[in-house]
Amino acid sequence: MTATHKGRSLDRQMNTKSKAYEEVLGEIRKFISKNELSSGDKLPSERELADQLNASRSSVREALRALELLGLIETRRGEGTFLKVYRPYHTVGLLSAFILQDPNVKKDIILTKNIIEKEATKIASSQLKQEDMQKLLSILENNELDEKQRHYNFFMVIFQHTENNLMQRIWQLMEDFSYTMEEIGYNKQFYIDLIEILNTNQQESIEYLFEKLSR
Amino acid sequence: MTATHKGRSLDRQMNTKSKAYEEVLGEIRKFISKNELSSGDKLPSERELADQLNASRSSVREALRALELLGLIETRRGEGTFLKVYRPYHTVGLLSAFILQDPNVKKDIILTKNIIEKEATKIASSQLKQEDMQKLLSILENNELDEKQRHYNFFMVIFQHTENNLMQRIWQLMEDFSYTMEEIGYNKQFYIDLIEILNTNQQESIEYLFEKLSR
DNA sequence: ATAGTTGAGTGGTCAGACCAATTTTTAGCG
DNA sequence: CGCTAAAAATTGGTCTGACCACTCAACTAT
Repeated sequence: MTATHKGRSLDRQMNTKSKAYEEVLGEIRKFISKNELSSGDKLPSERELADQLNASRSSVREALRALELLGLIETRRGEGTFLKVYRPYHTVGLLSAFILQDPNVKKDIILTKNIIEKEATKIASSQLKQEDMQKLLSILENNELDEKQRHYNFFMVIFQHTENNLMQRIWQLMEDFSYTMEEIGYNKQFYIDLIEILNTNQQESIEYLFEKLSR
Repeated sequence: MTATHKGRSLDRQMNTKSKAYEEVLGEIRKFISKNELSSGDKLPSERELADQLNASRSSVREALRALELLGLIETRRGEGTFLKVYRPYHTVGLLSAFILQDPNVKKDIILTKNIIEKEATKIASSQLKQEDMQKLLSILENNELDEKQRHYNFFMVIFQHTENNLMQRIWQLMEDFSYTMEEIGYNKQFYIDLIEILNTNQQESIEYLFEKLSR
C-alpha cells in the first residue's frame, strides 16, 4: 500500500520531528551565516525560499512572520525582506501583555541584569574617555528622559565600550523585559556615584556600588 | 449587513495599517484577558479563531507560530493550542542563535561565559553543602569524562544552587555554542583551586581565580 | 462490560489564486 | 540619443480549499 508518506524530507529520527517552519528557520539562519549577511541586506523572496528549501510558501511565511515579530527582519511589500538591526523595544508591549506575572522570572531578570551591568561597567571602565564621561553626564542632566530611558541610555554608552556584542544583546533583551516592571534601586545618586568612580578610576569600588543595589 | 468591503474590518486609521496577523495577535491577547486564561488553558482552534476574528486560517497561523516561537503558547497536534508558562529563556536562546553569526562572537562568548560562571559561583558559594562539594570532587575524579563534560557537569552543580534559572539557561546556551571551539584555560588545577576556595569560604578569592583565566 | 472501530475535531502542510506596492523593463516621443 | 510614461515582472499580503497525521470520544459488536 505504498503509504505515500511525503512529509518533510528529513525527519532523521522520530525524536527530531521538527515542524516545517522550524526547519525553515534553521535554513534561513544557515543562509545568513553562509553569505555573511548583516543588517540591511536582503533575503531571498518568499517564493524563492520556499523553492530552495523545499517547503511551501505558507511555511516559509510562518517562519518569516515569527522573525518579524521578534524584530529580526523587516518586510516591505513589493521590495522584499531585509535583515534588521535588532532593536528590542518593539516587541515588549505585546509580550508583556501575554506574560503572566511570574515573580520568579522577575527576580531572575533583575538579578541577572544587575550582574551584567556590573561586569560591563568593569570592562568598560578602562575604555571610557573624557568625552564619554561628558556624554554620561548629559544623559543624567537631560530632564526630558524618564527613569527608564535614562537608565537605558546611560548603560548603552557603557556597553558600547565593552566591545562585547553578545553581552550587550543579552542585556538589551532583559532591559526589554524589565521595561514594564517597576525597577528597584537605581536612584539618581547611583549614577552620580558611578560616574565619580569611573572618573577617579577606582575600579574596585564598582563591585561595591553594585553590591549595594542587591539589598 | 453591507457585507461588501471585505478588507480587514478595522484599520482604525491609515497610519495604523497593521497586518492581519498583527491584528489577530491583538485579538488573541484580548481574548485571553477577557476570559482570564492562564497557563495550561486552551485557546480556540485555528479554524474557530479564523472564523471569529474574520481572518483566514493562514493569518491566524502566522500569528500563532510567532507566539509559539516566542514561547508563549504550545501546540499539540490533534489536541489544540494551549497557553504556556512564559520563559524568557526560550527567547534568549532563539535570539542568540541569530546573533551568533558574527565571526568574532567567539571571543564574546568565552568572555561572557566566564563572567557568568564567576558570578554564579559567587552566588552559589554560600549555598553549597558538604555533599555538594563531594559531588564536585567526584566529577573531577571521574576519568570517563572528557574536558568538556567535566566542565559542564561541574558548573551544572554550581548553577543548580544559584536559584537563577535564567542565568543557568543563558550559560547552557553558551556552553552549547562553545562546544565546538577549543576552550582556553580551565586546566584541572583551576577546579581544584576553586573547590579549595569554596571549602574555606574565601569568597573574595573567587574573583581573583577567574580573573587569572582571562589572561 | 470490554475491546475494537469509527468519526469528528485539531494542528501541519501544501498548492494555487488574487490583491497591492514596488521595481524593472519596455515603448514611445521629442 | 535622452527622457518620460506605460506595461510587465517581482515581491509581500491574504484568502480558500484541500489533504494528512494525530487525538479523543462516541459508538458498535462481541
